[in-house]
Formats: sequence, C-alpha cells, structure tokens
Amino acid sequence: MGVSKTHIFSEKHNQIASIAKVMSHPARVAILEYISRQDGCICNDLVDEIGLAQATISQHLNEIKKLGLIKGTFEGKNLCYCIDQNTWDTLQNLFGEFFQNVKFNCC
Amino acid sequence: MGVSKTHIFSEKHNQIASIAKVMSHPARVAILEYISRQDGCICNDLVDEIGLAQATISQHLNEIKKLGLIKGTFEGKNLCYCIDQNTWDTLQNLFGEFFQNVKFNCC
DNA sequence: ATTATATATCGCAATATTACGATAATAATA
DNA sequence: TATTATTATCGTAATATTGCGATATATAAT
Repeated sequence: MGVSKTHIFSEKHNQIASIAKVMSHPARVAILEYISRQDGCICNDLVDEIGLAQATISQHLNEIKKLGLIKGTFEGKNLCYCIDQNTWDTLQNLFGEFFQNVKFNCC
Repeated sequence: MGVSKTHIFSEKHNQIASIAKVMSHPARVAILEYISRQDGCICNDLVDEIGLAQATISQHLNEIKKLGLIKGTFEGKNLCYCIDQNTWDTLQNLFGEFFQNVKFNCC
C-alpha cells in the first residue's frame, strides 16, 4: 500500500497533476518567481534569497528542470537558469484549460 | 529534518503551493473533473468511476474540501458535492496571475 | 597545477502522502 | 425500530518528500 496508482488515470490527468506537483511547494514557487524577475539569469544567490540549504535548492531546481519549466546553461562560472518559454506556455494552457472547463451547474 | 519550512515563504507563495498541492494527484484532478461534468451533483458513483477504494476517495474529497474547492450538502440519502464557484474563481485567478506574470527575458 | 567558487550528488533522518480494510456514523426506508 | 445504503474515520503499511551535512564535480582565476 501507499503506491500511487498513476496508471489508472488518463494521460491528461497525470500531466496536470505533474505540473501541479512542481508548484506544490512554496520554495519552488518562490524559485520560479525569482528567476522570472531577474533581468539576466545569473541566479547563484538563490540560496540567500530563498533561505534553504544549497543542497535543498539544488534538489528543488532539479524537480523544476525535470518538468522542463526551466533550462540551465553555464555562462562563465555561474549556471544560468531560465524559464523555458515553450514549456511554460504549454503547461499554462493545459492548466488554464482545466480551470476554464469546469462547469458550475448545481447547488 | 524533513519538516517543510512553510514559515519562511510569503503568504502568496504558500497559497499557490496549497492550491497546486490539491491538484498534484491525478485522482483529485479526475474527481474535480467528474464532479464538474455532472448535470446534477449526486456523485456516489465516484468510487466506480475513479477506481480507488471508498476510503481513499473520501480522503481525497476531504483534501479538496479543506481548500474550499468543493462543498458538500446532503440531498436526501446521498451527499451532494459541488464545485464552489467563488473559491474556484479566486484560485483560478491567483494561479493564472502567477503563470501570466512570469517574464521571459534571458537565454 | 593549485586554489577558490558554484553546483550536483550521496546518505540519512524526519515527516507527509497514498492506499486500503475494518468499523463507525448518518440518513432514508421498510 | 430494524435494515439498508452511503459517507467518514481509524489504524496501519508502503512509499514519497523535504531538508541538510558531507562530499564530489566543474569551471575560473591565480
């Protein structure tokens, strides 16, 4: 027991859940917002900004990256993390559509 | 260790994370969609529809209810779960705003 | 080559989530 | 009141997540 039964759900429902999962921790929300606020994308001060240990930040970044919401390339010494606009748009649509399509026809 | 440090994050970031957390399991996404598809709101066949044990469905419903996304009233013998339109709109806006406000200015 | 700085990974502990069977509670009906 | 159907709660087991220190890896500068 305790094993999540993802296989019994539709592709779309699993996809929406995956997106939501990434946003389901305030640190990751904060990270995404911080990255998006930067003019450039040198973001090694994320540790100071967020207030979690470097290892923990790295873990969170990795989970965001796995979904494709950010991509990182090395710019000189620092790793440059940026929002991946394509993925972002796709996920935004998927999620927005779900919110939009709910009907309110009772009670 | 292992204790989520919600107190170091802003109210808004925690709020967005809370919404996302509810949607972060495919069963809950499926439940929300199923309820919204119904013309009425007698939804005792959720167990057959989703394919999880009754106790598990009840747990998931409770987590959705805690956020205020659905409300339940008794209609005769059956419990009637419906989307709470007010909460839904609020959360949709909060979430949509977050997605919208991200800038793509690097890489 | 050595050193300094930034990021990733490993290993572990604490806590949270998921799922289900069993059982209790609730409400309509016989 | 007894029965039946529906939903909620309890207890428990399995798994997942969160967080951090320690350590490894990678790049830049000296």
